[in-house]
Amino acid sequence: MAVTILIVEDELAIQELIALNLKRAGHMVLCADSAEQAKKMVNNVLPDLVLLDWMLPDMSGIEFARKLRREDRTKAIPIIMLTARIQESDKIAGLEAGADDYITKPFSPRELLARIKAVLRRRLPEMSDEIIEMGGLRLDPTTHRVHVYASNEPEKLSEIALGPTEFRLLHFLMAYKERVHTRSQLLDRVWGDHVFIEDRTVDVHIRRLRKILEAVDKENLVQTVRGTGYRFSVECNEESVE
Amino acid sequence: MAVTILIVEDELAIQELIALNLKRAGHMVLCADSAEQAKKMVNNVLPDLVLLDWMLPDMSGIEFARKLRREDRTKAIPIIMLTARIQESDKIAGLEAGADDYITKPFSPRELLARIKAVLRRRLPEMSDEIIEMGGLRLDPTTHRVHVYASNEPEKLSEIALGPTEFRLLHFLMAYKERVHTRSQLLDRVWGDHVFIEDRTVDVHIRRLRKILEAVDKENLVQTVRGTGYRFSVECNEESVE
DNA sequence: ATAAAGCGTTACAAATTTATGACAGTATGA
DNA sequence: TCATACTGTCATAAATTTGTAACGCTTTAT
Repeated sequence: MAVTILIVEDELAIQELIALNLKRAGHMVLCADSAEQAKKMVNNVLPDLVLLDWMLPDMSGIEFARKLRREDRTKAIPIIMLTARIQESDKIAGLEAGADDYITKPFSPRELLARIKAVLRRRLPEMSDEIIEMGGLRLDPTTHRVHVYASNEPEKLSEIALGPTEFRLLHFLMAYKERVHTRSQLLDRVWGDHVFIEDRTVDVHIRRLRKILEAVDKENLVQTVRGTGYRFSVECNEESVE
Repeated sequence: MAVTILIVEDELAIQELIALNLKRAGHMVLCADSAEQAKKMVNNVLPDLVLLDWMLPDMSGIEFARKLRREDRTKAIPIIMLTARIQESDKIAGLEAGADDYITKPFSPRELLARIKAVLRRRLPEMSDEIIEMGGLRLDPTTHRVHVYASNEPEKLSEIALGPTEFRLLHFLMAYKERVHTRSQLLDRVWGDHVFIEDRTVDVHIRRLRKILEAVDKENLVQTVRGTGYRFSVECNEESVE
C-alpha cells in the first residue's frame, strides 16, 4: 500500500539515507529537519507514520511526539523514534510520549523496514486510505463513499449513503474481514479509546448498517457471532452438512 | 481470544504505558500498583497472565510470584517478570519463584507483545489465537469458525455451527489433545473460575458437541475415558473387531 | 447374578443474548 | 434560526443457549 512516511531528522545525511531506502521500498516520503517544519508539513498532508529523531534543533523529539498525540487529527499516527542513545530513561520517556517503537542508530535499512512494517500492521489496516473491495461492496476512504455492485448487472455501481459512524464501522469491519470483534473492541477502535458508551449501542449501529445493506441485498455480510460479537464475512455464514 | 492480563507495577507511567499497548492489542487489562492490591484483584478476577514488576513497594515481586504458585487456583497462571536488572542471581531467583519469562526494562511494546504471545502459546494454548487443525477439523479462533474437511473430497471445507460453549469446549479439547480432562477441570477452564455448575452438565455439552460432529462423521474425536473424563483424540479409540 | 456407579440421551423451563423500533438530545448545515 | 441528520439509550420482543432432572443402558465390583 502507498504509505506516506514523514521523516523528522536534522542530520541531512541520515535523512537522505532513510528517504532513499523508504522510497526504494515503495513508500511516499516527506522530510523535515526540525519540529517546526514537521508541524507545517503535518498540517498539509497527514502522514501515515512518523520517523522521529530523538534530538531536534528546536524541540525535543519527545515533545513533538506528545504534540502529535494530543491533537485529534494526528493522535492515531504511529511514531517510531530514532535515537542514538540507548539509555533506559530515554527509552521509557520515548515510549511514554506515545512512540510505538524505537530504533537505535545506527540501524540497518532492513531493520528499519521491518519495524515500519510491524508497526503498520499493528496500527493501521483500517487507516490506510486504500480502497477496499469485497463481497460486492467497494469502500473508498478518500472519497468517503461506498458503492455496490448490482448483483444482476455487474457493471453497474450504485452508491449507498452511510452516516459517519456507520461508515467507520463498516470500514473497520471490512479492513479486518472474517475476524470476530467483540463489542468493546469495536468501541475502542471505531469509536475511539476511552469512550464511555454502552456495549449495546454497537448493536444498534450494526442494525443501522444492516438496514442500509438490506436495501441492496448485502445484509448477510455483517454477521453475528453469538456470545462474542460481529464479523464481516464474504463466506456464507453457516452450512450445516448432513 | 480476549486474554485478561494483570499488570503489577508501581511506577504509574510504566503501568499505563503497558496497559495502553496491551489494550491496543486487544487484551483485557487489570492494573495493580502493589502486591496487596494485586492479591485482592486476583481474588475477584482470575487473570490469564501476570506481568509482575520485580520491585514492589510492599513485597518483592518474587515473593508475590511464589504466593501465586502456592495456591491451587492461581498456580497455573503464567508470569512474566519485569525487571530493570539482569543479574544472573536475579534470574535464578525468578525462575525458582516460577516466572515463565523475563523482560528487562526498558522494552518496546513489540517485544513485550511478542513475549506474551510466546508464553501464551507455551502455557495456555487455548488462549493463543492460533488456528488448530487436526483430525480433519480446522478451528480458527480469530474468525470463530470451525471447518471440516470432507472425508471423500479432501479439498472441500464445510463449516459447522457451534454454540458459544460448544466452541470453547472444542477449542480447549483440541488445544490439549490426547489428554484426559476431568469434568471439573473442564468446568474450571472452559466455563471459568468459581462457577457453580453440576459436573454432569459437562456430559450434556459433550453430547451436544458430539451430535454436531456426528453430522460430519467426526464424533469419535471426542472420547470418553470412563472413570475420568473426556479427551480429544485423533488416534482411534479402541476397535476390537469380532 | 445383582447392585452400584458411570454415562448417554432427551425434554424443558430458565437465563442469556440479540434484534428492533421509538425517543430525546446533539450536532450540522442551509 | 430552523430543519435535518446523527447518536446514544431504553424497553420490549425474538431467538438461542444453558443447566437440570429424569430415565435407561452399560460397565464394574461384590
